[in-house]
Amino acid sequence: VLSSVLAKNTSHTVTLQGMIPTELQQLWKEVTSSHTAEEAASNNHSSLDLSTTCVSSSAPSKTSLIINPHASTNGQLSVHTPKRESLPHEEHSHSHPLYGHGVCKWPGCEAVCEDFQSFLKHLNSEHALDDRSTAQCRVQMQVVQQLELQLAKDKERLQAMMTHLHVKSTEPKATPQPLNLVSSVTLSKTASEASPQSLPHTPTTPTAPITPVTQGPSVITTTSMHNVGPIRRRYSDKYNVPISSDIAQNQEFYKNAEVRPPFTYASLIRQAILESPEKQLTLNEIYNWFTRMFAYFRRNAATWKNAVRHNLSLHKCFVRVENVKGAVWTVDELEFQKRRPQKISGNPSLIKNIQTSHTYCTPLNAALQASMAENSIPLYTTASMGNPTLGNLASAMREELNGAMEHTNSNGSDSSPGRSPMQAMHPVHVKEEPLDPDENEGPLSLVTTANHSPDFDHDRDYEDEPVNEDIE
DNA sequence: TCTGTCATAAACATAA
DNA sequence: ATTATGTTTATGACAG
Repeated sequence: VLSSVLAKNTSHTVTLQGMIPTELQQLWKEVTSSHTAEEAASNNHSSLDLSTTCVSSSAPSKTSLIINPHASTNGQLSVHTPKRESLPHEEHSHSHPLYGHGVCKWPGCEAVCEDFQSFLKHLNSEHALDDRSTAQCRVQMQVVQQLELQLAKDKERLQAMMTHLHVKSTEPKATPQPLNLVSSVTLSKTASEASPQSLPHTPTTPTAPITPVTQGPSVITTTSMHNVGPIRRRYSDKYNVPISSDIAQNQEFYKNAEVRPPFTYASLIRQAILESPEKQLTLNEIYNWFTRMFAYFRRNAATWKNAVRHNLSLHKCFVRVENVKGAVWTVDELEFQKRRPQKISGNPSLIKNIQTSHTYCTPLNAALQASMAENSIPLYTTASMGNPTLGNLASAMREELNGAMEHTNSNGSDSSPGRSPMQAMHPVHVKEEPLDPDENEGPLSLVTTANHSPDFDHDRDYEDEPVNEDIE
């Protein structure tokens, strides 16, 4: 089917349903070994677009793949056939979307490949069509879909703003009807119409958007909706991996999404100090770094500032140095490293949970859902993340997924240094914390269509001071 | 169960 | 008197 679609280069949308992974694998092999598909892909620049939106928890046999050869023009996820990429005579033989700077760019992989050939070898061996790759692919699809949804929403918002301000749009594409937006927004609908079985609300089908990924004991429950506070699980220092990479990688995400960074105060303070040119900061500069880098720390100022001071005093690794202008804080790296290392071991709940592919996405979904719930966003209909956040969310999600996979493959004993902390998955611990939906109305709000639930009207003790005072 | 880590809250001191 | 900064203690949650 895939071959014929590609060969004809039609705009057919073909839905493959009821396929179990082995069947998929077989099909994949057939396609990738097909000259027809290969040539079609090469000549017509079409590609396989596997569009699905949900990782089914218990029913991999319900996997649906929507194949749209034209989808690549819509900016949607394109999955190139390995065979095609492996053709040495192709003009693009040495450029591959998944290969660059000598590194495999498969989400969360980053394996070093000396040359293109070794990359191909690596690609075929490490990222063959199996449950893991399939799950990763699904996650990527979800990410792309959410991005598209968010883009559509933001463009709409921009248009509304411009309309409101009576500003003529200088960018024609700012109108909310670009092709890619329409197509992306209606993607699920299209898929649904094309295949009633893939209706998002169908429990056993994987077409639902990003949030309802889990089945059964879903992260989103009536009670958990009230537990959407910060994810307190920390990992950066536990796995002895630098948080700088994560922060850098997800900088825009943290800047805009009021999601608690999964790092300890100590780690964050250290990062702030180390990022400074002279490796020293005043307390106030540390404050500023927190508010600048993390939307989360633009509220509850009294609380977290107290925590920062507390940490500075408590930990020996933070050294106060008297300065001409006052006092600055520095980091004693030795002391910092001295802290009792905590390494991950086989997490029973994790190991138990990752037996089905849907759980590969669960922890990050928790974060995502937390953010969504925090904004009272209907989980199914919209993405709640801020404009630039989902790209970083995507990488976080990928890494989370890969972390889970890593545990699957290594029996949870692997915590190799250098990996992005997100790759080391761990259970998410969500703590109940007063939430105020009104906070979301701030200048950095991520909400476009929030429906504030009275359930979220809790304390407002964090409004004890202007939250944006330090924002640059 | 014990222990260490962490977040949070709060009391208190000191200097500007 | 107020505020910012810094120290210390207490408590509870959590994980190993």
